[in-house]
Amino acid sequence: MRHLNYSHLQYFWTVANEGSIARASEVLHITPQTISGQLKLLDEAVGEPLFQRVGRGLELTDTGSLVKQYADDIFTLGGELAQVVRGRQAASQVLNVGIVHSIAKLISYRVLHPVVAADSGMRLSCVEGDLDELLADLSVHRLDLVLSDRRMPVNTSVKAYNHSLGDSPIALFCKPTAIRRYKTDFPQTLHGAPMLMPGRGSAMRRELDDWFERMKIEPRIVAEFDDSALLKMFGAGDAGVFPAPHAIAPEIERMYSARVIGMADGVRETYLAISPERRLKNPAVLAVIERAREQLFPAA
DNA sequence: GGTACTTTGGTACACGTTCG
DNA sequence: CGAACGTGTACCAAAGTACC
Repeated sequence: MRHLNYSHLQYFWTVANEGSIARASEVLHITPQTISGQLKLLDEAVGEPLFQRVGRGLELTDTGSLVKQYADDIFTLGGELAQVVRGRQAASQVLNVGIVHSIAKLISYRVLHPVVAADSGMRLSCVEGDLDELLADLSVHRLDLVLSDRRMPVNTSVKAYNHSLGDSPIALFCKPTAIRRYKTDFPQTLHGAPMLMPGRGSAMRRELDDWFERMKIEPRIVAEFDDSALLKMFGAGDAGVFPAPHAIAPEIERMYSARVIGMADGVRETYLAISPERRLKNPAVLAVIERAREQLFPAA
């Protein structure tokens, strides 16, 4: 491919966003002829047409769609560059974080609370969702970082990296009134016990299913939850035994009036921060990743 | 055929580089 | 330092294309 310049790409990007050269010319305050000419030069630089005429308008070709994805990245970076050059503290003052539903809120809190420390100057914006949804948002820059309990799928097209934050063994909890019933011959006492389980998409669920199978225990699953907070609320309501990371056991015992019955030996929940490499240049993202382990396990 | 839009050809200007 | 030259970008006018 021959060289291309920022102006060619900006005209292309505006036309792609506006849907026609005429509307792009109004946005850019440049005559349509000029834009048309520059698009032709960009076609030549790329070696393939980027638009195809459909009626009176233009539609992106497959190559055009690919170039548009790169242009999105380039102009997002361009905006960040302008901010950095203007002397901002960070490329973005808002840290947009996606959190997988199944991660305990207390874990998320431990990882993220340094971001909103009094002197950080950052504003935190959190959304929850499925990993696939969050990775899609990450790919179009709506998110800077995703907190997940499992690695990115191997076949995903998202250009990002898994950063290990640490892990925690999994404990099983119940109401204090039921602790004697389950504690004595744990874990065999869980056989037939009412159990609240994470949703089938979560990593903890798969680990627990394997553990029950190894222990030859068949609990009576009374409910499944994608949302970890809702699972604990049902546990607090004495709906059944529930699993949670042992790293936050004191908080769970205090907030949900629950007690640890015992550990699910060998079952661990892993925590990962998923982020594009260039986002690591954002000090807030870097701080989250670098400080996560001490925040997750302060006693360790 | 009128309208809206894109494409093509010609031309002008600004800017950077080269050379005397 | 200034002229000559090349390159990139802008404009206008006119032609081509598609829709209503």
